[in-house]
Amino acid sequence: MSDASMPIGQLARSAGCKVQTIRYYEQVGLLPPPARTAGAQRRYGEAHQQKLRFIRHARELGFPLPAIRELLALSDQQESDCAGADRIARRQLEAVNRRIMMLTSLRAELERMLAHGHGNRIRDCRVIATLADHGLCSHEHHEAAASSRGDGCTARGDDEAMTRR
Amino acid sequence: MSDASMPIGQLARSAGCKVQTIRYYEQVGLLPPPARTAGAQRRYGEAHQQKLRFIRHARELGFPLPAIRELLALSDQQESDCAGADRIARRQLEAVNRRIMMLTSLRAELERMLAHGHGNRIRDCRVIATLADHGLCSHEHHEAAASSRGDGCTARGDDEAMTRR
DNA sequence: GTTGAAGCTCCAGTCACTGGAGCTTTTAGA
DNA sequence: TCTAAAAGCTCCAGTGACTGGAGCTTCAAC
Repeated sequence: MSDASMPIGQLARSAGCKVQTIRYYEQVGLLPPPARTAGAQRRYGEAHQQKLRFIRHARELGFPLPAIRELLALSDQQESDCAGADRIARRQLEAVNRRIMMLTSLRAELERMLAHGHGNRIRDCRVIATLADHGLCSHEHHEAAASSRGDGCTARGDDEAMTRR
Repeated sequence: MSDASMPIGQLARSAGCKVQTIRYYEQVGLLPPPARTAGAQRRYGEAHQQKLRFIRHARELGFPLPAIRELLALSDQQESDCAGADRIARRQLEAVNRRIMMLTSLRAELERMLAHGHGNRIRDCRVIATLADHGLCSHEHHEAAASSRGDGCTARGDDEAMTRR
């Protein structure tokens, strides 16, 4: 399974990500370039596997790549101070909290929009009316959903909600 | 203020967005091309202002542009059925709910990471250890933060959390 | 030796904007 | 009427974190 020379596909499966993602991490300097076979194929060992798992876990927690870069650098300096890592995690926690608050108020308004009985013609549709007139929604949710930052922001399709008509 | 020929900057201020954003909406067909002066500058009227406000409000609620396109088309057909708009809003509500659940479990793990007392050397740091070993976090939050889809995904900087080191 | 899976590089696309270069038009004041 | 600053214009490139494809080569099992 994990002797010292795993091909990229196997590493990808073991980390639960795509082959291209690994090559991308190498390209942007998150993963060090691995050894290559005579035919120039990548071969990975334990160290790479651990590093990749670290990265993927951090991504699942919403850390952006620059933060992960910092965390990786810190984890390589076993003797240095822990405060940096704490600070990064704390910032991320704040970002997550902000995001939850925004989404919660968005949910409230979406629910209000949907809760109102409606005629079955567009002209009486509460959803359309609410969107057209900000005054109809109870209050501010300005600058809400559109500002992510500090959470992952990919356009993958684990669920197909929206986008396709 | 809003006679029949507002320049783009004024429209942008009135909608709380950037000039470029308006031109972008026109480019992708969300806003119809406005009248132009002899010198080819855009001039907007009431109808544009309303449509732009509709778009911005929907964006704040996290609707992606393709969904907004649909909603705009619906709102132009005053006599047609309301079910479409309801369905779109309901999908968006589901997406928001999924997102909240994910973020809530992420928050829990970040809090656990931070709550543990830690030595002040990296080698004893709980944050780093947790990231390195998925087994240390109580359980699954797979496919969590990284999958947005259905909420806005911009990289604007209303807050500077993360990204800068 | 053959074949099919998996690998390679390079490039373009995603989403919803944002920023800049290098120009022209408008508008207010002198 | 002239001037200067502000605002407009078009076109293009960049953001984050991947993802997908074309067109090729290498590997591993039979």
